[in-house]
Amino acid sequence: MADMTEDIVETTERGSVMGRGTGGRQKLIEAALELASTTRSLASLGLREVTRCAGLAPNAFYRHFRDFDDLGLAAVDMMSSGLRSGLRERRLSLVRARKGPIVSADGTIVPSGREAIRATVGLVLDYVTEHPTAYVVGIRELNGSSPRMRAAVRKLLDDFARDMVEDIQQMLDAPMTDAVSMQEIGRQIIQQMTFFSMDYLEQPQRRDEIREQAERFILRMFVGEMALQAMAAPKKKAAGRK
Amino acid sequence: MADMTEDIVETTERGSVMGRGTGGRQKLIEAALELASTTRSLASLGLREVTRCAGLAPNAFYRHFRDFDDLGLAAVDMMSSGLRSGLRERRLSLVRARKGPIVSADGTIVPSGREAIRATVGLVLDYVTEHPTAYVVGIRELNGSSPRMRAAVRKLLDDFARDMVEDIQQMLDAPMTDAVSMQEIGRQIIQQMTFFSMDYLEQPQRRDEIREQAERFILRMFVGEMALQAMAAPKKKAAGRK
DNA sequence: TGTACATCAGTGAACGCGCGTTCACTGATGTAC
DNA sequence: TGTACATCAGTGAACGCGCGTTCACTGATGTAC
Repeated sequence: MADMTEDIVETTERGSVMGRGTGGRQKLIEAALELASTTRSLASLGLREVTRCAGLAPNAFYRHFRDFDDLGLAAVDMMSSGLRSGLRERRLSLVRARKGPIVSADGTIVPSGREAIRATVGLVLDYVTEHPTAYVVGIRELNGSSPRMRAAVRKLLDDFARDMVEDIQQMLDAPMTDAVSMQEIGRQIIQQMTFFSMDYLEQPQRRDEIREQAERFILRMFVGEMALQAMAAPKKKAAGRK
Repeated sequence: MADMTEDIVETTERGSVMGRGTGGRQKLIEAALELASTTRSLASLGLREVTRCAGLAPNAFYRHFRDFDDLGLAAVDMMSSGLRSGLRERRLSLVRARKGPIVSADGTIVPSGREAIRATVGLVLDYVTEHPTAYVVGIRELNGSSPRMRAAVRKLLDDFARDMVEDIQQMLDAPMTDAVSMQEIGRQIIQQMTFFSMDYLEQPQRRDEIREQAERFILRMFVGEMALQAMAAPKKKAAGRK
């Protein structure tokens, strides 16, 4: 499990910090993530437990962090840049590959739109499967004990949503709906994906089914939004008040 | 906060057990829920911490539970019957009050359908606001540390979904879609409601907005499903393979 | 109805242990002159 | 280029404390005869 986080860590290491010391800060974060992912929540970890796992003396902890909240926030920071850029990068190849609507003007699904959704869902689920440690801990802290931690993870999810919406807009010729609604839908999709991806990790034998469920969910959201738009637009004209 | 759980507890107390002792078991569960809701996750609580809060000697814990997992499962059990029957009861008055479709055959929303959704959302959010302790702890354990605990909370959410779907079916003249899809949609709505209700509890100033978002979400799901059904049905006829 | 016994929820005292935190110290790396 | 000093990441030893758990005990309630 430890190796799962390593690549994320590497891309996050700021060169300016490295070179001095042996990277005990990273070791502590890694240790905390590993312990939390396999056993319990970050809040229930012990200082000695983490330093022991990192191969350091207990008091070395204070060289890098004031307390456990501090370490938690640093961990989210680290995950943030790693996960976000990783996902984004993969999605870019998708965006470049296709362009066009997902749901056509008459409300039916464009086949290539269905394909785009399938590819996006696959991309997220694959990414989660490759980085389960960071992911599981993040989700766990989403409703966890520390308010600061919760806020940080929620912001991260919102950033994911923003990224995704931006990419989707680039794939479309014309906007599917107004920007505010699109953002709202994006956030709801990302939130629902937390359930899908936890299921996906925990129940490997049901993966195909979960994948399809996720695809249907997104489709339902998009088609539903289009239908609602279609319903609202003519009404406005008919009952247009001055 | 302690009083928030009391009514749930009372309805759950089995008369056969009461009368002997002073209900130390209930006191321990209440204490654990209260501590967990205001501070941390169940897993991070200490035995002495809980017994102290319950006004008992530390070793009294072992009279009722083998370990902390044991207490957690008992707590979920308790919440389960309380929350479920509470929600169900309120929803029944809704079901009796209205009957008819939510989305009509041509895909537009029936006004009274919109009203039913509004009422249902309000009902859930109000209930959550009245019982935040049990609710917050439950959500926290949803992705928490103990696998047994997670399974129990997930089952509880699934039960909620089943209840809701059953009630919705009763409100409709004709089924909106097949039973399997309906169950899937119900589960997704309940899952999304965990996000909405946590936001609702944490951000009192945004409550109206959150309420409307939840309503829109459900509407989008229903309308989307109807549109998908409409899309699939004629296609089958036109391209009927036989 | 009374008596003897079993069960049950609770207690106080005591145990050894691992915890978080502090202290003064070390040696390596970076920086100023 | 050399030298003096500052900074930084790490260490070992020690502290007092609260933890989970055990033990033998108590008194109230339920049960058999």
